[in-house]
Amino acid sequence: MLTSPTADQLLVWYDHSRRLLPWRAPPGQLADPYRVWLSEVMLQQTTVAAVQPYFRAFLARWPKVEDLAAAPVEEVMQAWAGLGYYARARNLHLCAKTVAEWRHGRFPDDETALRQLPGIGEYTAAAIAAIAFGRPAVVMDGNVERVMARLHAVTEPLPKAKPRLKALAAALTPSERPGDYAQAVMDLGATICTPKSPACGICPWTGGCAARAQGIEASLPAKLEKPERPTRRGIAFWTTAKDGSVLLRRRPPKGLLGGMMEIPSTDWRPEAWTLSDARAEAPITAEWRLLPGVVRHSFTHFHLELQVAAAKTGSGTAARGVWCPLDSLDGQALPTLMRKVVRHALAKAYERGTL
DNA sequence: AAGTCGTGGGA
DNA sequence: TTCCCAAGACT
Repeated sequence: MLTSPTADQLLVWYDHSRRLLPWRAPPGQLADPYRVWLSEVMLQQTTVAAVQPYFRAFLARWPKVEDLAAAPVEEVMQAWAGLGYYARARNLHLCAKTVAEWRHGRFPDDETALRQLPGIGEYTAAAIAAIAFGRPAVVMDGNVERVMARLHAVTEPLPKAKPRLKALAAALTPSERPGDYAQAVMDLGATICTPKSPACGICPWTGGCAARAQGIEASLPAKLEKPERPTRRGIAFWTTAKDGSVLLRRRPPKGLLGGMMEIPSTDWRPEAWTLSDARAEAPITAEWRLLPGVVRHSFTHFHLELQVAAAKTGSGTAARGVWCPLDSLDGQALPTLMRKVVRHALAKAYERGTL
């Protein structure tokens, strides 16, 4: 016998199983909009575990939105390094400046106005409106999509099913405690109604779950299959000067790893490179030696295999890029891929005694 | 309106 | 090893 799920059932569960997270307010209170916004942007396509240390670091360094707005964008990019999706960092800073300059540091309290700010899309606008301002906004993220698809046994694949799922979510969203409800559904999806092997035995909505009744919960939500990821290849140029500095370069502001620093490299293409092919793309003329091994890294839509060519040059040699002392690499806005290249180069070059 | 955009952890 | 995917936004 299938019962009808209610928001109250979920809120009762949330009140005693609620996770303590640094951006959450005590029960019954509204959270600080700045913290909600900062956490929600960081949480876009990113796990709670990965976000926590970054959230704490940002909040300690920039306690208010005006502080973040006053920071140089380069410092924000550096602080974001490692978290991924770097357009978020640039938009975060832009949004902070907008709110500080045009709104006296106050975030808008409705979805429509929030949606106008850079880096705030449909989901984030609803989340801030509900969690920070107590508005009954319909919050639709991957968790809610999954929970609704199962609760109502929606077998139509995503993303086509999204409008239906949103209508179903809207019908359940309460006018009381909408912020707690939004976080409750997401917590349910993150801890019980998980993508694989959901824990239906302890789910507050198990009695009203149509997919559970049919035994198809694990197969929902259906998704269109993704194209396989191709592999691209390149050669990175590890250039050290006699004074112990390394040649870096800033990537273009848009696109992959936009605005971040990099070890200069060839184009990334499907075909393998030979060192003689690659020389024409080197940032400087030098005696390149190919280091053994390869750096592997996977992005959302392709795999990358980078070999590393190393060379030593005289200091002050003309080159495109910036020379960075080895001991200050940590302070650079180097994404994880480039830190892998650095680690590889240091290990291999040290083994060969060529550093 | 599909494609683009990172990373790390778990199965 | 390989794949999936996590509180999506932007173009």
